[in-house]
Amino acid sequence: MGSDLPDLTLLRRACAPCGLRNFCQQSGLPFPAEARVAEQVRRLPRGESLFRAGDAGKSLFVVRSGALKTVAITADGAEHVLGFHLPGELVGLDSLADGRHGAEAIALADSQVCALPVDQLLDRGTQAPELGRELLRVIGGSSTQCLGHVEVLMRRQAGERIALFLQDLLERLAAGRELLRELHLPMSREEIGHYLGLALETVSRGFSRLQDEGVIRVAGRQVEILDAPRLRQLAHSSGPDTDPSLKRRA
Amino acid sequence: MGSDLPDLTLLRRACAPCGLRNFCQQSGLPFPAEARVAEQVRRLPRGESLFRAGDAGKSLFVVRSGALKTVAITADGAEHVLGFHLPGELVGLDSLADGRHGAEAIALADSQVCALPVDQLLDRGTQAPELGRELLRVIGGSSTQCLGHVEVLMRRQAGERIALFLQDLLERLAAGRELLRELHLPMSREEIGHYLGLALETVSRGFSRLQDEGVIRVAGRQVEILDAPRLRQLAHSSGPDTDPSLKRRA
DNA sequence: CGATGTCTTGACGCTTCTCAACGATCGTGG
DNA sequence: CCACGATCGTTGAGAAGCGTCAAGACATCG
Repeated sequence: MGSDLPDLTLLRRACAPCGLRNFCQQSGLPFPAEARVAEQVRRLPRGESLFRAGDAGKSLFVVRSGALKTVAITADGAEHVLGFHLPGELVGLDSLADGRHGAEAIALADSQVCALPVDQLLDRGTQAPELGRELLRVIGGSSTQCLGHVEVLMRRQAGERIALFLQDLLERLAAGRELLRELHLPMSREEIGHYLGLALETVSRGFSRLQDEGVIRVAGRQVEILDAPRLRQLAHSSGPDTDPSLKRRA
Repeated sequence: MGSDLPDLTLLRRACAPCGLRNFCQQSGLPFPAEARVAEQVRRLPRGESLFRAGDAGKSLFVVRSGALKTVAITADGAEHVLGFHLPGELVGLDSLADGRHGAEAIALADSQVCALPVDQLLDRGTQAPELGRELLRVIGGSSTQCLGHVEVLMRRQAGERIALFLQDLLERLAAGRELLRELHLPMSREEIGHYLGLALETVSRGFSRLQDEGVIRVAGRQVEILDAPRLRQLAHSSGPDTDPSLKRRA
């Protein structure tokens, strides 16, 4: 494998900003320091499935680059988008309960993922208590993310859901650093709608409305943030207070 | 503590049907076989909090009897019910990510919970690999439950959400055994509404409608299941097919 | 017995879903 | 190179569902 060397430098660059780097380092599995890293990395062209519903789930996956969605098909054939997964985030926890995936994971763009075999994680966790704690922390974080989804869905007004969706995306892409002023959405309006529980037309109208109000500038999937504080306000407070004349709760 | 003996027999009865019994046995912590069990059990009168948002979370909790709800207060003062927790189910995973609870857990009825200190769980997990796997399984299951909540919220029609809510409650109360024909809801219409993302009046109307259609008989919080197959159908297929003349998908 | 909390039911208005047409972009093939 | 179709996004009009406001029934508790 003479091509390992370029891969390693590539991976080192890719791991540096990864939110799960410490996790991977401690797990000792797919970090560049180890020679057999390349085996753990999987390339996923746009549209391809990482796993399907019903598949046996022996690994967790870390998104290294690109973006994925997890979808569940309901009995009546409707598609539910359960989550979007950005670089540095975990995919595949839905198989922890019974060893089988309950959803399908599909690449929204050309992506790379690291596979973390659960068995090896557990073995390492038995040897190193810190990894066990880190594992809990990471899994708990993913659970928290699911709760974030619930919070979005509980929002009544479509505009609030969309603002919260955008804000959440920005914060996750920033991963602690400064928020981006511009981003390219890896998913379609329909997929956003299936994630937010809205019709795709409503999503489109919501974006247009945010643009009319001068909060963002939108051209298809390209979104520019014009008024970040306002977006933050729309996302976290509840909607219809257009004026800064709100002052509830003592 | 001379009153330990009656407690132990009580606990043994309570643990027998518990879905987490194997988990607790392997963890070796709050199972009747140990003498100091009583310390791990906490009585919670109706309306009392098990923990509040912001509290440090050092334990997971197993519901032994009664019922809890976990709620989050949003920035605008609205109450979101994140989940209901029935006997044999886990509460408190929301603190795994950062060690602090993101929500408040409140007893809907007089309840008993077992505390499982995370530190001790991890220590035991380090010694016994099976426990580590079991821990992952249980946590994964709770994550799956959150996804179930998402599935409910994605349902457009109020009637579908309510049917799915009832069916889910029945299945969880049954815990693998035969479904009950009658149940007493531990939560109010308003709490159901805050869980389903509906107004309390809509919840009330939904129950009335199910009664008009002969699916259930409802008197306040007392619910009798008259047509279980129909309820199952309403919950899993999408709503408006009143006739059994549906046959989609090849 | 009155007060309070909970549940039910009605009427009305608004948000959003549905159906529909149109424009833009991109990849394909002539 | 351009025409063509397909996919995606936008926008409009109408209808249906749900939230809101309001009133009343019922049970519990002081």
